[in-house]
This record gives sequence, C-alpha cells and structure tokens, in this order.
Amino acid sequence: MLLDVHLNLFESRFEPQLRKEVLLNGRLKKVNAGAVLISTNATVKEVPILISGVLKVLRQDDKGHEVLLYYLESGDACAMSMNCCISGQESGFKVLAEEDSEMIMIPLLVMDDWLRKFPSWRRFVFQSYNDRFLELMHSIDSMAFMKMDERLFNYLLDKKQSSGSYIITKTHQEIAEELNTSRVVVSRLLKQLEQKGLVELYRQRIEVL
DNA sequence: ACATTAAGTGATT
DNA sequence: AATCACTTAATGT
Repeated sequence: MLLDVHLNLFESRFEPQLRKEVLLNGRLKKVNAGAVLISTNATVKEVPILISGVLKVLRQDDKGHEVLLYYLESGDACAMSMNCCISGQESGFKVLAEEDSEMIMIPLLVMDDWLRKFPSWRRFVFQSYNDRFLELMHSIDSMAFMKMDERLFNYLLDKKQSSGSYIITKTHQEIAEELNTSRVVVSRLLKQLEQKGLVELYRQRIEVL
C-alpha cells in the first residue's frame, strides 16, 4: 500500500513493530484544500497524523467567530483530537485543510493498546501534546499581550516559515478572519508595514521581504 | 463596457 | 481597534 511509503517519514521515530501496526490499522486519507476534517460539534473517533500539506486548527465560539489556534504540518499529530478521543467530549474546535493534504487516520480503539505496548508511541503522543501546548501558549501570548500590528507581522513571518515562500496568497479579508479582526485594520497595518519596507502588497498577494 | 470583488481612506466612536 | 460609508483599482464576463 501507499501507506508504506509515507510511513518512512516516521522511520526514525517509530519502532518497527509499531510501524507494522500503523500499516495494519491506519488508513490513508487525502483531502483537498478547504476540506473540513473535524467540525465543531463532532465527536472524534480517529486521530489524524499529517503526512503532507497543512491543516488549520480553529476554535469557534457560539456565534460563528473563529480564532486560529495553530497549524499542523507534516509529522504532526492533532493533540486536540487525541484529547477529544480520550475524553469522549465534543470537539469544540474545527480542523480544515489549508492546502491539499495527506494523513494517516488512526482509530481510537488501538491507541490505548499502543500506549501500553510501544514506548515510541508514548513518546510520540507526549511530544505531540507538548508541541501543541507550546504553540497554544504562543497563540495566547499573541492574543493577550500583543498589539494587532505585532500579531500581523508575526502571522506573516509564521506563514513565510511554514510555506517556505516569501509570497502569501491571501486576501486581507481572510487574514482578518484568522486574526479575528476587521479587514480595514489589516489593510491599514499592512500599508504601514509596506511603508516601513517590510512587505510589498499586491492583489490577493503579499510578499515578505 | 459593465459588474464584481479586493483594497485604500477619512471620519466617527 | 472597530465600524461605516465611500472611493479606487484590479479582474472577470
């Protein structure tokens, strides 16, 4: 199966037997950009491990407002999903594909078993929790203590880093939604950044210098 | 040429 | 920093 090839990504991290089990129990899932993987009130019975692409994890409040929590990249597992699986609670968050993405879906049933049997799985799970936790702290810092202009610039740098490209193809509107602010504010702050010579602005495109 | 959508701007809260 | 109301610019048909 194709899963085989993708698993090589974890060669260094997973012990051989664990990889065998992943092969046996996991299923490969491909989604297109924009696809919703987990909607806010779903209960989760599979945990995704990302192979390629980028997933976006958002928190949603009662009336539709969304906050970006963090991005998942290749090799990341969704700690939120694990949490949700274990507690059996409603997700309370939304996951969607930022780009075309591939992932391995691990059924909830085997996870318990693996935790007992495989030290490398234990390490992987804890590491995932830890990584996500740190990113969350980052997001909280940014929301609580940073002004919009800092948040925006930070967002742009993050984007640049994770996509490996200086070009960000998003509208001001879309950025505003992710940062939970208005388009007008984003436009104005971007203008300021442009005047400082940090970015160049085009239609639906921003270049970070 | 016209309609639509993205971005820029001044004024107000 | 948000919202409104409006303008200007780029793009699609």
